[in-house]
Amino acid sequence: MSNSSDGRFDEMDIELLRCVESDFDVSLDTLSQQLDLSKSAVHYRLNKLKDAGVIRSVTADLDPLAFGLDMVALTEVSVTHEQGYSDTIGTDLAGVKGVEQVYYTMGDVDFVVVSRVQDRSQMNAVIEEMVAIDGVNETSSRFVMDEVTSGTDVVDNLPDAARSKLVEE
Amino acid sequence: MSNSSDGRFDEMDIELLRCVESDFDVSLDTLSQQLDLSKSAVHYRLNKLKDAGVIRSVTADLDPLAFGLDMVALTEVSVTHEQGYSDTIGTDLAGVKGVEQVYYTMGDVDFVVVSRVQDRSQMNAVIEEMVAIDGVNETSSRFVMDEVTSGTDVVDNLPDAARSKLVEE
DNA sequence: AATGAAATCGACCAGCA
DNA sequence: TGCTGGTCGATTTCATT
Repeated sequence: MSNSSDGRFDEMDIELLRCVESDFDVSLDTLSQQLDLSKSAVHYRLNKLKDAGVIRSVTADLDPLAFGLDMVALTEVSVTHEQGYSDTIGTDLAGVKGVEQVYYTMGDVDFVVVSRVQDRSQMNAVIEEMVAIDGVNETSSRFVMDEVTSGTDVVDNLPDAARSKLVEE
Repeated sequence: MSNSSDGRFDEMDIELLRCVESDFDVSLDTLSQQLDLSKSAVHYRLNKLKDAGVIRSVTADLDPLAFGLDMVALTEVSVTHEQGYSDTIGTDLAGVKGVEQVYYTMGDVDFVVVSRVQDRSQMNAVIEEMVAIDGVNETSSRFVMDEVTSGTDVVDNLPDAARSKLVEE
């Protein structure tokens, strides 16, 4: 319904998206100056990109450290291989408070879970809750010493080959 | 300078943050109605939270699928254990276009890298670029079949214990 | 820390290339 | 379809409590 890998953009769209992806708190004036486009045109394009689902939402980026969430762990979760379970286990894992992201992978280990909490006791609680999920077999966790979040910014992070595939010539 | 794990919030702050974290595209009217607070007060609190660095930025959430970025991989990277290198290797890995996130962990494997691209050839390019980084020893990649992003939303995702530590009684 | 009034900015409409 | 210009309503700012 919203998927569109073949949705084409022009250079202006890409530039606009790059701007608002890193900071939506700029005024239309600023954008129209940077892009050499009228305010109305910028507004028009933004609305189109929202309607198309390219811009999913506008959100406040909160600093986890401001909440004391400075402990991150990666947990590898293997499950008992009974068909159909995997789908629900994934959402169950994601439903655990403190779990940030769940990757379902091919390989020996079935899930990789990223969780972020304040201290060890909370981390223990998270892991215990994961183990308690029906179908979860074994878990193995590693603490994250440091993380480099290069890019939640999709546009800035596009490989060159990807970028050229998107812009109409 | 901006870190503050002991910065305290009240219930109103938490509620406000929960709202704007999931959607900043709401009007002040809506917020002030939901929170039973005057528009100006909402605005005042938002500014305070921005200045305090709790709200790091306001950004447009783009859908990677709209750019054809539907291939995700987790790559475990082990490095030659020479002191000091690790820091720069992390940022080098994060600098590779297509790499979304880098976790530096304790354990046999030193880094876990999340990358997102359009197709296999781009994935190959990403991995080759990682291998070429000075100090990188070995890599092992797994494709992600599915991902459940439960919470980039920090507030919604707080463990109960974490929440009670933040709100002043 | 919260309020209300004044200046500023963004959203929408009708028309045009 | 993509853009322009102008109007109205909303938001930001500031002086005041």
